Amino acid sequence: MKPDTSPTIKDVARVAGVSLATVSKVINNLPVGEKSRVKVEEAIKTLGYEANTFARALKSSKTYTVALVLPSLKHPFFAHLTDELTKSLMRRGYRALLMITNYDPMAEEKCFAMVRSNKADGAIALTYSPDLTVSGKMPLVTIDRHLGDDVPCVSSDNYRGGELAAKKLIGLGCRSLLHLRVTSGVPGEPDKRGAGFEFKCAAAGVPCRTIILSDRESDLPLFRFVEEHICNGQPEYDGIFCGSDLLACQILRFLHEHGVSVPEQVQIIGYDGIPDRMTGSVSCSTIEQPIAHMAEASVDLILNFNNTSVGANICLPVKYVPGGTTRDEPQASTE
Amino acid sequence: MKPDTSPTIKDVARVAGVSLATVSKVINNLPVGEKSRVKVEEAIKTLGYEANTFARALKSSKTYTVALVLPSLKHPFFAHLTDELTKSLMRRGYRALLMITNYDPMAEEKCFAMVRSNKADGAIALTYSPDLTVSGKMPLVTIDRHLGDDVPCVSSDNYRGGELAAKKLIGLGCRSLLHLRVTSGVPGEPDKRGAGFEFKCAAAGVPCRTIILSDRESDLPLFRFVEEHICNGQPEYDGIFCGSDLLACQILRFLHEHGVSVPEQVQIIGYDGIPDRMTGSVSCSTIEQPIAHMAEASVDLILNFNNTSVGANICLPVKYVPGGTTRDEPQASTE
DNA sequence: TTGTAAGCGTTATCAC
DNA sequence: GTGATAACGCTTACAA
Repeated sequence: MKPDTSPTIKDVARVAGVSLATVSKVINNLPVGEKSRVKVEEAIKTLGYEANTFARALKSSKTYTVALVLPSLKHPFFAHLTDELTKSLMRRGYRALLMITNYDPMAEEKCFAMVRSNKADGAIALTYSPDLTVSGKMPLVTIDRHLGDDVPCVSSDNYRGGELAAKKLIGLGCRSLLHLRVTSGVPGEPDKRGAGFEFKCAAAGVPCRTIILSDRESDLPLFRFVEEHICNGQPEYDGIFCGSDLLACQILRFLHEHGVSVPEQVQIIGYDGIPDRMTGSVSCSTIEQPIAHMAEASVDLILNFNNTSVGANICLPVKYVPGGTTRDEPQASTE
Repeated sequence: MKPDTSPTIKDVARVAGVSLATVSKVINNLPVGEKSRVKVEEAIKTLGYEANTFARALKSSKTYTVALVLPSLKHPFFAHLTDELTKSLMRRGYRALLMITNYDPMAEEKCFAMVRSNKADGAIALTYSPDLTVSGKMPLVTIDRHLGDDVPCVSSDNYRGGELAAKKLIGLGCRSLLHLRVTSGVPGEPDKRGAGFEFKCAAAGVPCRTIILSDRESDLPLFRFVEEHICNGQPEYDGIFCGSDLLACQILRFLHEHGVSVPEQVQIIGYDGIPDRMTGSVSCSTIEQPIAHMAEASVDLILNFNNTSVGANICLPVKYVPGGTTRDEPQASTE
């Protein structure tokens, strides 16, 4: 007679008049006589029984928990990704254990240690550790970072994204391009955007310059550069490809404030394509990452870790979306 | 001899040459002989032992897990809040179980059911359920929503925030104010901003109009309104208080595109005060919510649920931060 | 088909 | 101070 504690499999068995094993079988969809099944299901409903995740995990080493390891939730891309990952996990009856590492390799190491000692079924990580030791065959899927041939990696098609941006800008009349990007200092899949961008520029014979800023650095030098080369008199660059929509919007606003009109004088394309919460459309012309799709793919990989061909690198298609900062139609809609 | 499974308390006991009980005592900081303690600690280090959360939770009903129940991570305020909550929990050795409800009351109900059947030590929730049944004495802390006298609620000082915004705008010369806000239809603490804003306006004899948009609604009517009343000829309103920085930035950009100069013709103040990731400063003049402080307070409340005077409503101070969309100094710095 | 019983890794209550 | 030992709620051979 435990008064205020939640009902256990034992209570269900007692109420249904069957044994523990039978209840367990019903719960786990194992073959059970029709009569017992009904009785057990009724008892479960009556008592409001819910399986204790911890007991189950202890016995079967199935935790129904996946760790989500991210550096921060302060960048919209990370936030949206986490949103989709969590929903995807919940849809499949899994729980999301969120861990924020704050770009700290030590913290990342700790998270993985926790996963490794079977406190989670696996981890989906967006890591910035320069030299991460991926020990053992712990189920791990990375996003935007290829860690080794035995660790599947999911990313958007960054190279193609870079190409697409260059192609669009050039097609829309740009004759001098700038590629602006913030990096963490740690190599990752997004680096490929630059390659794709430059390749297309070279192929079209359009000059292009790349500026990479460090993550921690102040943006002052960047804005100074933009001021000098774009804002005074005749802009030196008439097309800018930015590493994120966030950056694109900043540049956009900066140009506005300096009287440079977008997209008339300068056209801008960002990266990410996160729709604005209110308008439902993007806040600038952009290369859209299939975030929901990436989340789904990551969860698929983690949950079928052993069945799947491990080492698969999943590279999902990106899409160009006009958003008012380029001289094409803002939307592909009927308008 | 379990080869690839992580070491247990049993392994530690064997290596250290003591009993299970002794190891447990060392782990839990219970009185133990100096010699044993040292031996056990060495064994733990050698084996890389880490306590199994699940076994511990099963036995002691302490899960060291707090559920974070949020409608979405797609709004920067929610994302930043989750970021801070998670970090605060991790700092104290707790784990964050993230649940995204997508504004769905059924999903919220499910999350709470899970917490109730002791799968977590408590929940911190930002809920939009119109009629949430807070059953039992499950440790629950809400954010921005007062659910009942037995549920502690943490929020920023919304009323004061509204007052502050009005006071600033009026002090900076505005003579006709507009309050723009998006609501979910569910009453909550943020509603108080309007009251504070209107109170100050009335006190100063400055006319003010409030427009509240539904969450799901398209923003079209809003922009149409802004276009009609602000963008053509002499703006009818020369000061706008927005429900979030996101909204403020949209309005800002919309005005820019219509040739209305900010802050010269119209001044704007947002709400949230989330610093831009790159610049480290806010993207518009704003009322800053103490997000980290709110997270810390929520975690404090949850972890000391029974010790604390339950029902406490914690209302944390907000701050006005100039950010370029008002006619005052953009920063309080030395510059 | 169903029930019995062992054990997952801990903690806690006892004797020693 | 230390060490057996019985739970915690569940899964899973194995027995009936």
